[in-house]
Amino acid sequence: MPPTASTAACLRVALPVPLPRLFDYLPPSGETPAATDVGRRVRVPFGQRELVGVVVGSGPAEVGDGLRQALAFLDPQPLLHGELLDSLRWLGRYTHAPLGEVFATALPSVLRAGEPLPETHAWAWQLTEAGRTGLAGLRSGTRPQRLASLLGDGPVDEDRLALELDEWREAARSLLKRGFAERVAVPASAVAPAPQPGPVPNPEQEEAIATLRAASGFSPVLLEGVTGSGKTEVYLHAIADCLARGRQALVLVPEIGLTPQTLARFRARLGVPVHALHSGLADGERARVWAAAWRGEARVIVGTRSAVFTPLPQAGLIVVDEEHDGSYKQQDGIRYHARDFALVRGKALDVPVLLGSATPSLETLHNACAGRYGYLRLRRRAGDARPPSVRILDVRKRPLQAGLAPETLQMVEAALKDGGQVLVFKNRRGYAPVLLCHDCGWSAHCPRCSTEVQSTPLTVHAGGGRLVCHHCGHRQPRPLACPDCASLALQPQGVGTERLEELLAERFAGWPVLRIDRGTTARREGLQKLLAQLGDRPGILVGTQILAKGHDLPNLTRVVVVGVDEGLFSSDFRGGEKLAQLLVQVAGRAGRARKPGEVWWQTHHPDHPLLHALINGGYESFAAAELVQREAASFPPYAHLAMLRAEASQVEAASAFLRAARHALEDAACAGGKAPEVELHGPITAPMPRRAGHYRMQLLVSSPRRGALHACLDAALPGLYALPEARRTRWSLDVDPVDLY
DNA sequence: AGCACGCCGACT
DNA sequence: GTCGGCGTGCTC
Repeated sequence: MPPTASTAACLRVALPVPLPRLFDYLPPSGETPAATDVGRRVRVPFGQRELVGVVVGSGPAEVGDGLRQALAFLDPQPLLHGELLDSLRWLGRYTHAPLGEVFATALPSVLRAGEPLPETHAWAWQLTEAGRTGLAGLRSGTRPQRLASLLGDGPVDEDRLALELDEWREAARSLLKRGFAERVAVPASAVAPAPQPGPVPNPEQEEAIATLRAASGFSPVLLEGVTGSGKTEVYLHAIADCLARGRQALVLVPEIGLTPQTLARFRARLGVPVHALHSGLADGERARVWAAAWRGEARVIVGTRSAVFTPLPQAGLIVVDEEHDGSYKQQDGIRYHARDFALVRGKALDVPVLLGSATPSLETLHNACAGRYGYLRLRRRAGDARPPSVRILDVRKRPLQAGLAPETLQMVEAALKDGGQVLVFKNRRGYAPVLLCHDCGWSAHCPRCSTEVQSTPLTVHAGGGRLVCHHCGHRQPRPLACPDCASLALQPQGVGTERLEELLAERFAGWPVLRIDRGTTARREGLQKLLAQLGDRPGILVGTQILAKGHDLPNLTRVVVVGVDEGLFSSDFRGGEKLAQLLVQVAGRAGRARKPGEVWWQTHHPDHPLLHALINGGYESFAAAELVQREAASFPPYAHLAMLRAEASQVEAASAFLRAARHALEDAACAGGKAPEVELHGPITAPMPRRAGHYRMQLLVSSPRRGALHACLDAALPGLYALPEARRTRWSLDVDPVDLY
């Protein structure tokens, strides 16, 4: 039956607003709603402003009178369709987030703002007529001449030029100025560097490659391989196979794993352009890569967390490198987990998903052991590299200098004299984590993150001259005298990377000491440059997390972990897992070449079971023990969690909201008269009760059955938006929280 | 989230 | 006398 005036057909639109519903609009003038509109962006009036939304359906209007008209379609055909649209709908249901916000998170900002899907072409250089004739006149051996001869056989794209010739841009500019060469647009897919052969895979790698080659359709596979065992080689073969079948490959890497070296290696080996997607990219560039993937032109996309939203019309493979890495979980807005969403997409796309790690998350390990995932292992290090030996150094009763035992300092000295490099690892930035008054006990705390009951200390920075809060960024000059008793006996307590650097630089004056943390290397390239400067010369690296992975340091022979104890007694249920992963990853830095590596863990708890499990049985043995504990305590992967958080300038506002939420969730859990399968813990004050001036509370929802948890959330959540208490608090739901903070 | 409307304090 | 504080309400 054709639509009549009384039941005017309208567009159902998802808008980027935190409201749990869709909005109906009359179609733009001259348009009739059709099923084929689903996935097209529309510009619509919304209150006093205009928004860009995505059509998710059409039908008779549910709102009687106040229906407004959409202004215009922004896409000639659906931008979101097929598998990606289905998967994003799933993500909306799973995270219990408004669909419009999910779309806004998935789309590059340029597209979110309503710009048309950008043109996608690569740039190439070619000789002009003048260049062809003038070629002979160029002085041979110079860069412009070498570039000109490269271009002799026709246009060459910029990716390939970067591989073939250092400083090619300068040479190109010089040719351009003389009118010898010009820059031309070519289709991205036309660009094809010649693939280079890699090393011959060892038998373990060969077996993994063969297994993946045999996989068809959706098959999740855990590739567990110690550092240096050549996981990347396996990825490269799997991607090459995928390309040979004419399919696209998506590779996810952690934030700090996407180095120019990684990209260069992929580019050199695969023989197709490799598109990078990361936070350092300009908005326009990000949108272009997205568009190239959307059109099927981009064949290999390597990117960080948000690259999981790349459209893959001809998908063949998804790789998640370092799948255990915490940076895959988005911690604000739509709190998705890129690894988990990659699995959902892999299933919908019916392609293999390869999860790689030296230290798999317990969730993934659990799934692999239960037979739900394929399980491939690489136990041997490439070449003749030996695994590092690990030693526990009991520092009880030892005189410590900047947290370092005398034995440690001797070891550092010996390693340096032996021509090796040493990594001193401490997961604490700054000079000292606390500034204490020795006379009255006062200590500096953050005015915006402390309460009467709980104080958050300020970290001493800049050689001891400044105080910084690591939670909210608050900074102030270090006081000269104690504000409470006016004493001048203010002492930095504890050890951070700056203090370690100070001590080591003084003690080992003849050797370079490089501090590497978020303070010294703001930019991605900064780290590369620093490490390049050091080269293979003997020296000391002092650093945090950043140094735990990536970056081959062939001459690194010794690793000292200074702050083991801080991780041993974490209140978070994932604390042990994170520490074990960190210790194994950091140890992996040592001894990657011929020289054997040695790792020292300084601790006051030399008998701690976690350390012994790691030393005696490796990560595998630790994981087995930890899984037993998780099961006993009903924590993931044996239970499913959702965390409801509330933040407000008044404690009472946050607490009132969560009490009301608890009632709503209790009602939802008991609906149907069955025994509730959902447990509620809280509301309680968050482990960090105040942050940046806001009081924080939380309510944990858990269930042994995922279905029961989601049914309860589904039933209760719409009501939470409507709660009067919701107005005076900022609240959020985090399904599968990675930590309970 | 934004944006408007609405009712109470220190300022050109 | 106004500018502006943020409480409350609404967005097809």
